Amino acid sequence: MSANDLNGQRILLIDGHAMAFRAFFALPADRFTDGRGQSTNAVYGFTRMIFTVVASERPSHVVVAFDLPGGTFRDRIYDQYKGGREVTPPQFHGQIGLIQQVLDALGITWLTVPDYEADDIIATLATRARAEGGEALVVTSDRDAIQLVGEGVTLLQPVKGVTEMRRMDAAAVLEKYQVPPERYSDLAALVGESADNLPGVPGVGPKTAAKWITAYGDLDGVLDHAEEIGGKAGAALRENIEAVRRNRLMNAAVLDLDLPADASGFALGRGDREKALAVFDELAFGDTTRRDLPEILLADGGAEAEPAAEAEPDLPLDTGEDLRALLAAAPFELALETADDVRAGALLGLAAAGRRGALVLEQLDEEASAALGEVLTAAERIHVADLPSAREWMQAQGYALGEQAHDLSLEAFVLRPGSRSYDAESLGSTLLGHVAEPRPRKPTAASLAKEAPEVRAEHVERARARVAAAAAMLLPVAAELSAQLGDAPWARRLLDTLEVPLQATLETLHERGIAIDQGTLAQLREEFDGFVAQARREAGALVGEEVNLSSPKQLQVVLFETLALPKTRKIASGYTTDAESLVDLQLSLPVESPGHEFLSWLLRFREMSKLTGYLVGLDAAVDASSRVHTTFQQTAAATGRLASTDPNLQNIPVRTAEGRRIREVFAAGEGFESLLTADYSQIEMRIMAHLSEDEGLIEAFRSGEDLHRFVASRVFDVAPDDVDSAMRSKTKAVSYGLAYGLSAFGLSRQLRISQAEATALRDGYFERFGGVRDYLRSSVERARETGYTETILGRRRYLPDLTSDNRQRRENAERVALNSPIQGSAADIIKLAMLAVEKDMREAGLSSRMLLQVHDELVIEVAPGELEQVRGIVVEGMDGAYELSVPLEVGVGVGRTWLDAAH
DNA sequence: GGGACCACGTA
DNA sequence: CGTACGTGGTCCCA
Repeated sequence: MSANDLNGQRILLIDGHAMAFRAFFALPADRFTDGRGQSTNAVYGFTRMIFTVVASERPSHVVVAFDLPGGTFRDRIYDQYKGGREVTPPQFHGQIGLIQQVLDALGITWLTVPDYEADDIIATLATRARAEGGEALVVTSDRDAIQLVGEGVTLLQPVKGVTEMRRMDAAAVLEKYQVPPERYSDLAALVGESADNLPGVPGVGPKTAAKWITAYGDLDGVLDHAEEIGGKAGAALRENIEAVRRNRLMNAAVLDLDLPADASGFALGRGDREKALAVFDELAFGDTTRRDLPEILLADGGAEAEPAAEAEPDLPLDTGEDLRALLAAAPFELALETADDVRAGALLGLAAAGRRGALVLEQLDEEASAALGEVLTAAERIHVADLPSAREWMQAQGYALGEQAHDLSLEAFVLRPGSRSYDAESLGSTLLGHVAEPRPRKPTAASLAKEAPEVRAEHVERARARVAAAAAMLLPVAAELSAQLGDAPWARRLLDTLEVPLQATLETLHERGIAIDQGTLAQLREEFDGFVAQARREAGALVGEEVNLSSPKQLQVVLFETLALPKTRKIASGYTTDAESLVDLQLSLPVESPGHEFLSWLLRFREMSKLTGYLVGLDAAVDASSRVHTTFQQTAAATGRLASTDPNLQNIPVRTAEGRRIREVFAAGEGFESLLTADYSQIEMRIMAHLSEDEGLIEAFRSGEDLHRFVASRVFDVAPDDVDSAMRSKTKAVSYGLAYGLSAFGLSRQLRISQAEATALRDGYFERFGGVRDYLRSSVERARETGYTETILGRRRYLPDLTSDNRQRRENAERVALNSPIQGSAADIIKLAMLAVEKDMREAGLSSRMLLQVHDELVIEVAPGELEQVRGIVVEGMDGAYELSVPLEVGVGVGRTWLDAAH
């Protein structure tokens, strides 16, 4: 774009403040934050608006105009100008600066002019565009811009949110206001503009004003003939002539600001992709934003992002020949990244010794495939982001990952748990500050089918480049992690003694799976389906109208409008329909009233469809040998706990009798005679006793008395035998509540007692168990000083929010700090137990095997004749896992199914 | 198809 | 205004 005027060009002129405000109110401020407490809703909405308008209007130039703080010449003319506006919401603060950062990264010019408003900048540039034979598109919600509309100037007014615009050309203005655009300011002067605190003539609206202007030509004509205008409106006009003249003076845009004369400074296509993606990252914008970044804005004009400036570009690693060349370079460290591409299928990204590339595994010939096998064997070390899934993936492709394979996510997790993900992209971003290309959208089957071969090939090439780049990035990631571990012996130890060996065990658990009794599953499913259908039918009959009981939104209409029941607790989308509230609501209604009945069936529907969901999920997950193979995620929970996915077997119902029946479906498999479950009794409270060294609590565990009864007898100062069930359950709630950072408010809500009573209960507890109070206090204080909490094995959790100025964030971090050492130490202990049990069973040469872990419970599949030996190993492994100052007690149950194995 | 929200199961 | 998770449904957007 060499031209420095706007002849034949199309310039987009955006009112920065007006649109930022619009975005702010269109999107919820508390749902868009950068993770550090800064709201980004206006920034996000503004960015989306830019993307949408740029993509749909294809301008050649863009300018965003901002107001400056501190007023303009208009305030000197009229000191009430824009008075009476609400104060800027605190969450809006800082967002203009962030928008300007986004604009800088996108290469979009933004302007301010001291003493003038954004409107004036826009008016000047629109006028210039028109004069130079160009076209201006003005984007603003400010009506003052209507006066600019005409030949070559079109207004885009947001109608809904910030991305939906209405085009206002001269005809549209005339149609809407009954005056041409150049007379609009005359009309506005008569009508007034409340947003600017410019009152007009009372009783005169747009209709009357338009009629007068049409009759007398323009505002001067109207004022000249003010005496002739009859009626109340005429009198009002005569009384307000000064205000009208003032309004007209105020709303006239300035058309001749001194702005840069060279329009090439406003041209599009100067954006920096890397910088923009980095800014989006900072703002915690998602993939959608990264993906939708319009190429037209960027300096590289849609070309692939340049590879990082390296002295020597990597050699290729894409063919059998390349693989052979790599072998010659031995010894070498290899990095590996896998992907399933919609077009190419299994893609393997590899990087080593100054080479990088990607293989389409289905296209490898025998020769290349053999070379790959050799490379995998020859590598000294193989760095992978997620070893268990990579190993399984490679296995499915016919390749083995051996002992040299090395998991990077585990290291990153131990060093800093709590990240959302530890995939290659995230590791690169957190450890190297690398900004990844956004992933392309998944194409639909239809678009895939009609894709031209060359287009398809191009997509495959991009996918290969992505996976190769990811693999290449893992090498410096591995180096960085290794360096960090060198400075963190506590993390090294935790990895070597616990997490790395455990990873192998977890892979084994995944392979084993657990047997499903499909007959029982089918039977139960049929039974539960019947209950669901019945509940749906009965509930439907009571309200008459079609209602989806699974839709909280539709339920709100039925409950609070159709049935006009009392409102429940407020939530973002209206009023909650959660079970707790519905039960409360039901208690307030007469038995057998329609509302009461409906709620009964609704709750029944919820309960049974939840249970059915488990059965459906299990059914979908069973393999050909009737087993389900959950995956234990080792880096999912910041406390160090495991998580179970696909399917989640750590949340199988147990609380209600009907729910428990789902456990009948899990059974000892063929060749085994029973399931054995072993769980720690009150492990978290034991850890609390250990960590707090509270003498009373330690005594409670050593006495052998029921814990909650013992504690209650102290708290209520009665003999253990005189502890009633209410005392016991209240004490129990306090005990567990303390480990979660429960407040007196929360306690009172949970126990449905007054806040005063809750406070008294907690105080009484602390009086008898002062060590617990001291421990809880000091552990938070210590975490605030060091920045992290620690478990018994030295596992850290960093909590920067402990020193936040934001009360909500700080108090939340304090609760996390209270809980993490307790929950995390329990996780450490059962992990140690898992290693011991797995090792001891193997060494004893048993066929019995560990299958599941449910936080404080292990599930073992017992082979015929091995029960007593297994029981011994499991109990010994669990209670000997770690020595606390109180004993670890283990309960054991045995049965054909998981239900029968309860104890 | 992706993401947000709601609801709810477990320790 | 009690910690830690994962899943499935609906709804809205693209």
